[in-house]
Amino acid sequence: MTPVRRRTLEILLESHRAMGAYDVLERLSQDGYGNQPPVAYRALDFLVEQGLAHRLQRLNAFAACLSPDRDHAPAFLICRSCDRVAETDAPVLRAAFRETAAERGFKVERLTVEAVGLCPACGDGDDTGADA
Amino acid sequence: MTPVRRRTLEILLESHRAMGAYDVLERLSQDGYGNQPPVAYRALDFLVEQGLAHRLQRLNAFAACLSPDRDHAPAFLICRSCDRVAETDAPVLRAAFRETAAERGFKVERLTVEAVGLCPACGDGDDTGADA
DNA sequence: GGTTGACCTGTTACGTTATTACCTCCATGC
DNA sequence: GCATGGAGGTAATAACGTAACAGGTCAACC
Ligand SMILES: [Zn+2]
Ligand SMILES: [Zn+2]
Ligand SMILES: [Zn+2]
Ligand SMILES: [Zn+2]
Repeated sequence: MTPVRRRTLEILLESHRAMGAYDVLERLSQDGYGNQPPVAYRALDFLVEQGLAHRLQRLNAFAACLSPDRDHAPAFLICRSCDRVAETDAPVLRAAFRETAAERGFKVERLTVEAVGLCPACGDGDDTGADA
Repeated sequence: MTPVRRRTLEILLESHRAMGAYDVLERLSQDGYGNQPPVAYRALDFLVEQGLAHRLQRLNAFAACLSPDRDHAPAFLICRSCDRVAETDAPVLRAAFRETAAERGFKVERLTVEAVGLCPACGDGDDTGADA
């Protein structure tokens, strides 16, 4: 864990939401680090490899892992209204899927499970979202 | 269903694999249709909305649906070696996930399930893949 | 001490993917 | 005729991502 990487993780943690690589990069450069894309992508890729952050395919974005300590099988709930992302663990689901795939001869190495919908705050009778 | 949209679907069907929007666009323009990105993206978005095609988030690509007739809950098996994509139905998985999400107050509207790994052809003792 | 090699960071330049904005055409309904 | 709205064409640009190279640090090894 180096300064850039640590700072990158802090940025993700502070934001409490998914951030694009370029958003992270802007913060990093404000803090005196490099201002070119590879700086952010390298740090983010490292964090993802280490299980300290996750990549959200549907958003082209990254978010800090909420339980980096334990080995887990994350699934994501992405609110289309307020853009907030909830990380949840779905080990049973993943095991089941892995098995289904195995029946077809497919070896699953990485599994992406991402749901888009409405979070509790945004789904309770209003569609506008709580952007805060 | 209009000419561009129909042709777009044909292109996806003919290729038997996932295609990037720009690949589709190139074929469309060869056939005398527009050669600017929105032409392809609009047609592809339409097909996805209608359930005639799917979008593969991990590949930034699109593929024709293999069973567009029935309402289904697709999951994808993406081979990292030969890039082939298999579409499979996972209704149980999705129902279970929907329920898990509901417990947390989240309303799932769209669910992405994509696995990356090795297909039967590429996993049987070799890692090189059958690119054909 | 000097050299080597691994690893990290910075930068240039570029490639790929996706969207915004604006315009034309044409079918529909009045 | 004339609005209306969907569809497609085009230009321009935004957003996302990577390859390739240059320098710097540090520990290992001779
Ligand atoms: Zn996590
Ligand atoms: Zn919300
Ligand atoms: Zn399908
Ligand atoms: Zn394969």
